[in-house]
Amino acid sequence: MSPTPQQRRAARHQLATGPVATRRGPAGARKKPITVDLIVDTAFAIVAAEGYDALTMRRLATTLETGPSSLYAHVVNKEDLDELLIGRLCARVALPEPDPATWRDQLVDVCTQLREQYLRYPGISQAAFAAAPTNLDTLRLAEGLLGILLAGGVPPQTAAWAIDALVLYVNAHTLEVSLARRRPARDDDTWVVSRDEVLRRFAALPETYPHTKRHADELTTGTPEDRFAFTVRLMVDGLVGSAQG
Amino acid sequence: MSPTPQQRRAARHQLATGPVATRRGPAGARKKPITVDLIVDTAFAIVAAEGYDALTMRRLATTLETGPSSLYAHVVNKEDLDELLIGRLCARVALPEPDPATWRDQLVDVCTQLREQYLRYPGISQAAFAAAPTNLDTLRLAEGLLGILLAGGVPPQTAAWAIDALVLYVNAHTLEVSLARRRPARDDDTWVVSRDEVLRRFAALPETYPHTKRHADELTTGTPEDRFAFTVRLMVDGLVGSAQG
DNA sequence: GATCGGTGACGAACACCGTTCTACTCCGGA
DNA sequence: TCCGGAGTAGAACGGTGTTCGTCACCGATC
Repeated sequence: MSPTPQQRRAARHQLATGPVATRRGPAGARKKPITVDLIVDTAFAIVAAEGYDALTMRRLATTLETGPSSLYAHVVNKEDLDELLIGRLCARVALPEPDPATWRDQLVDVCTQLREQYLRYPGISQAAFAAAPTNLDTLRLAEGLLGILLAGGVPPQTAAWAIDALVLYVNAHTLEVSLARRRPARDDDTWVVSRDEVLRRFAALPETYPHTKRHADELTTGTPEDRFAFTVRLMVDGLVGSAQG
Repeated sequence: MSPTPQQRRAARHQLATGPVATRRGPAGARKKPITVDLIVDTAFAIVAAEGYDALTMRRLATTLETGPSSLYAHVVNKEDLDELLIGRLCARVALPEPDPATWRDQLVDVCTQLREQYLRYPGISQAAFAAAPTNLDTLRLAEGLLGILLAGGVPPQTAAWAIDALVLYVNAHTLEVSLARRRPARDDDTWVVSRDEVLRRFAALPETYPHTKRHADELTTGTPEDRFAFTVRLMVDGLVGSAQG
């Protein structure tokens, strides 16, 4: 059983897939035949170690000791690979049984898990922005969030749009954090390397920036985790007014 | 007076720039010498017409009737160009005089303006994710938002993190909208082209997606503007509890 | 006006990218 | 055993950002 990459992708979006062929073809000369799972696992390893930018078809193929064109027997294209990665990653998020008493904490928990997955693979969240809304793996996550929100008494329309907002924010936050962490690798001294340096530059701002100068401390304090927790809480707090429990 | 691109970039981040050289060099054979403003204006035109992905150094150079290497006399690299574009774009946002009575509407207004700028140049917001936090043009925007939040009685620490959240959300939202709008240009039928198609697929989901199936209508309704307004309001509502007025 | 050195313009080339096309080998079914 | 389909792999296509070297032009200085 070996569906083509196009068929696999169609199945993920509940489209007709056509007949599935039996495996045939060379792999005898290879110690390990290339499979889509092997490609995905290898891709994750590269991203985890070197960031999403390091993930190229050539890099992937080299790591697998083959040529880049061999990958196209298993994935439609790079974008398809992105979708596989994001889907796999979303599948790792454990969805709690919705509880009306703790729905807010449950929301925070799911978002935090997703954040952790994205940060484990630096930069990968940029692939999530292009994801189509009908992939079964990512829909599972949305389904879980929807269940939690409904259990909390949030009206369906509000819940639907809140999912959109939360997921987008997690994407954006993790992308920014990943890009900022990548920055110190550059030897260019233009960029910021420390909070002290930012404070120095804020202090040197002209008088047209009075608030920034006065509150430089607050503007520069807080870890990425602090900011993430703040924002998710902010959104959840904003939902409380519309919840009926 | 002609600072090098490296010097211009340093100035934007309040770093030492060194001596500025007098303009010298050929332009006699060209009807119009290349300047950084010309590069930026040309880049905006390309992005506005064809999206951010169409903006390559080669495309830009061809449009300017030169070779790509000529651009590097005026911009440090592509990333520098990104920064110039984002800075220019942020500079177009009109910042209101903070008003304690209408601070919430003012917040929504600034975010909406920024959204509009980003959507005018489809996909450009992805360049904003990599922006360093010390660019003077983008700091002006943060300064304006900070003024509004403080006028509304939001504590400085909350205000600082709220700016982070709002700006990130605007980036993410506009990027997603831009990518989704780009999708119909593809002739691949795997992707969604209409709400009806999404509804069809939601209806076809297995029983493990009960909430999604039941609330398919709410999940698929709402324009990008609706969703944007909802989320900004959600965050602003979340801030009300911490505001003292 | 002549000279000089710095700057801007530009082509060639580098090192990379995603993907397609073609040829070949291997596999499983008949 | 034969055949056709599937998988592997190299060559090549069309593209990317950037550097390097060369040349022409410009402005400051003498």
